[in-house]
Formats: sequence, C-alpha cells, structure tokens
Amino acid sequence: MKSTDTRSLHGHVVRELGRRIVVGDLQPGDVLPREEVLAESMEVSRTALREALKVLSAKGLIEARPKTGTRVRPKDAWNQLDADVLSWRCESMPTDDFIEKLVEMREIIEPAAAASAAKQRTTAQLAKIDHAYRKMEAAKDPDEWAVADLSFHDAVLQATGNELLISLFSVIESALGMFFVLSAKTAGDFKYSLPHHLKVLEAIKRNQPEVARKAMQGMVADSKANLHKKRKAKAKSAS
Amino acid sequence: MKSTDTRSLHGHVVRELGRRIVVGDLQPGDVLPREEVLAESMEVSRTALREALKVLSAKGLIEARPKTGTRVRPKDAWNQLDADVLSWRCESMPTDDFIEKLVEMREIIEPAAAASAAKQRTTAQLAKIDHAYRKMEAAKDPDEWAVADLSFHDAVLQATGNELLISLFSVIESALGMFFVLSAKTAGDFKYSLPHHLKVLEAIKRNQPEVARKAMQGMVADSKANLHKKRKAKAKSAS
DNA sequence: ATGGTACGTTTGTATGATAAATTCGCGACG
DNA sequence: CGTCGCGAATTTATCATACAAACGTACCAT
Repeated sequence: MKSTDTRSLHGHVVRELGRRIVVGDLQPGDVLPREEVLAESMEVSRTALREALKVLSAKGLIEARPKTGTRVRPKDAWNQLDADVLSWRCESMPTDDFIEKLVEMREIIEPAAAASAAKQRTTAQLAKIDHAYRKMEAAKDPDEWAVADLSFHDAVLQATGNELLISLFSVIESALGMFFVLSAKTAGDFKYSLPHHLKVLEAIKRNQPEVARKAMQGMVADSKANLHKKRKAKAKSAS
Repeated sequence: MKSTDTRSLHGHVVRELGRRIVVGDLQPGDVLPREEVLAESMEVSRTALREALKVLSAKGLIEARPKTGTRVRPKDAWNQLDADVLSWRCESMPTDDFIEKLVEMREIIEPAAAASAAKQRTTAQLAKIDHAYRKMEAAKDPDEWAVADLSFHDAVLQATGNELLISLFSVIESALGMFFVLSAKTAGDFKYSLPHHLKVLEAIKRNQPEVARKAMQGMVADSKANLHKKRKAKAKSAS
C-alpha cells in the first residue's frame, strides 16, 4: 500500500500532524494555531503547511473554516480505512485492543473472499492462486514463504473480482503486516499452515464456496491463536 | 459521510479532476498538463490547483514527480474506499456490475456486524438499537422509516465497537444510499422488512451471534432481491 | 561504447498581498 | 428590555511571482 512519503516537506508535516491527532495529542474539538504561527512552528512556509492541511482534511482528520480556525474533527469522521491513518495508529498505539479489531476485520474479509472466489474465479485467476501455493510449498526459508503467502491471499482476493474488497484487504493486511514481521521467522515450522492453504485452494478449484469459506475460517482462526501465543510469550519475556 | 465540498475553488477542481479520472476520461498512465497550463485551463491559480492535486494524490489517484510530470496511477492504487472516489463512481458509472459489488460488500459486512454486536454489545448499545427499532415501528411515512432504518443499522454497527467496521459500513451505505433514495417510497408497504429487523434485535438482545448473523443475512438477501426487482421494473419502463 | 557531467524542464517551496467568509459586538429600533 | 441588523476584526481562501531542488536527457570526453 502506498503512503505519503515523508521525504517531501509537506509530507513530513502531514505525518507529524496526523500522528499527533491519531495519537490523541491533539484531541477532537481542539483548534490548531492559525496557519501563520503553525507554519513557523513547523519551520515550513504557509504554502507547504496548507497543502498538508488539505491532505489531512481529505482524510477527515481536520476541518478548516474562516474566522473559526482549523479544528480536529470527531473520531467518527476520520477515514479509519485510510492507509496513513491506519499506519499512524499502528506506529504509536499497538494496544492489544486495536490489533484485535484488525484481526476481526480479517476474520470477516478473508472467509467471505474465499467463498466469493470459489464462485467467481476464472481459470486464469485459479492458476495464479495455484502458482502462489506451489511457491509456498517450495519455499526454502521464512522470507520466501512470507512473500508467497502474501501473494496467495492476494490472488484469492483478486479472484473475487471486487476491487472494493481488494482495497479493503490491502489496507488491513498491510496494517497487520507490521505485527507479523517476525512471526514466521520465530515459528519452529514456518510451513505449518500449508495444509490449510491447500484446502482453500482445492475448494476454490472445485467451485465450492462454503467449503472454501470454512477452510479459510480455520486458517485465520489458527493464525489468530498463533498471534495470541506470540504476544503472551513476548509479554512474559518482557516481565 | 463527509465529502469534499464543491463550493470552495480547489474543492471544485478536486471534484472535476477526480471525476475525469474515475470515469476513465483520464486513464492510468496518462500524464496531465503541467501545473501552469492546467491551472489556467481550470481558471484557478497554481496554488489552488496544487492543493487539489495533493488531495487527489492522498486518494491515490495521481502521483507527481519533478520533471516527469503528474500522472494517473493504476486503478489498484486508488483508495477505492474513499468516500469521494466512491461517490464519483456512483455519479457517472451506475452500471449494474458496480452496484453488485457494493451489495456484495453489504452482504459481507452486515451479517458479520450483527454477529459481533450480539457478542460485544453493552446494554446501552442494545438500548439504542431497540430505540431505533421502535422508531421504525412507529414510522408514519417512508421518510420517517428511512431515517429510522439507517439509525437501526448504524446502532448495530456501533455495538460492534469496531471503528474500522463502522467506517467501512458508513462508506458503503452512503454509496448504496444513492440508489435507495426512492426505493422505500415506491414500495407498497414500506414496513415489509420490520419482522427481519425484529429477529436481528431479539438475537442481539439474547446474545446469540449465529442467530443474529442468519437473521441479518436474510434481511440483506431480501433487500437485494427487492433491488433487483426495482431495477428490472425500471429497465422495462425505460424501454 | 560507456560513463559522467551540464542543461533544461517540471514540480517543490517560499513570500507577500488581496479577497472572501464568518463570528462577534455594537447600536438602533420595536 | 429584547431583538434584529449592520459593521469591524480575524482567519482562512486565493492569487501572483520568484527561486530552489530534483530528475531526465543529451552531449561530451575518455
């Protein structure tokens, strides 16, 4: 997923202000300093600042009005599914509660996607899924497996033919990815979920939506349980 | 859902360019004129144009690089779940295919939300759902019923406690709403789905996730069938 | 032929000025 | 005494211009 690059000047301002808002440093209802002084405190020109404000406004984080000033909008107006908003939350607020919500989204999306793929798939799309599966099978190390795994799930989503679903998956997965980084590497047998993937593949091949749904449900549930185990182990080692 | 207002100057440019891209008038890979001439053709200053471009960039529609120019990004980079992008698609491309995808999203979200709500709900959240249901029951005309219906579904989503799900629902529903506008008004009995809602309410009250899921599934399926009937009737009257 | 360097084009940033919009207070009138 | 309307002040919105930085391209040197 593409996020605003922090190299450019206004990009840095977007990230800085966005983080402050998402983190809660700036709370909904708060009015920010007027553009002139805010620009000075950020050490950028008013032009660059305004471009940043427009971007944050597009993400639903702020709202600017003449005379009143620019204020932080209530949380329910935020574009929670924006890639940046999500990544900012992940950077600073890795509370178990939030990860739980991400996992819940995955539990909803992936089984539904598998079922839809089993209905809609073309042979070309099936071939891509099959190809990804073979890559997983052939993976020699956790890194190879990780990219193959991602392309498998991506291929399933593509097979639904629903770009809304694809976009949603892409956002959620990239956010969850931040917590999965070392997941596969620390696992004793990184291929343990291969049978799950095979079940999904077979069901999609045979056009059995409900079988595919169940199989994917099992896979996600397994992954969830694994994540819990990891987090507990991490918490123990930290204490 | 909050969309960029078209009253402001750059807001108008955002909408104009956004529409052109989403509609396909400007295709992925196309490079648009350089800022100076584009600003002139839009009859705005380069400053205002650039603010608009930054917003479109935040939505993933375009990408600007020095020397190369600004070009339209591939469709799979677009923020398909952005409220504006969706509404632009709805304005100009009301193909049955796209509506189908929106409905599919709803079929995925709502039953899952109902199940989650049945698990997580607080008594306060239940009270809100109940309150919305009574408003539906008491509705005297299709307009009253429409707002009560929306608040019912919204209350269910709120009860999941998952702001990601809430945000997703909000976007999808507002897009679908554009096709439902006259739906209730043209129905002979606009309260026909009241029993469905009651089933969902009862299941959530009794903390029965799977019952709630099934009930909501039935409701959405019914709504889908109704929409199909409407579209066929409309197509017939048009011919 | 290949590699590096100079140049031109386009976006990025800065600055200052003016327009438009909205809130708030003040005053007039009922 | 209350209410309505008008004016002033403040803040964002827009504009015009200038300069800096980045990137591709082409040319030159080896």
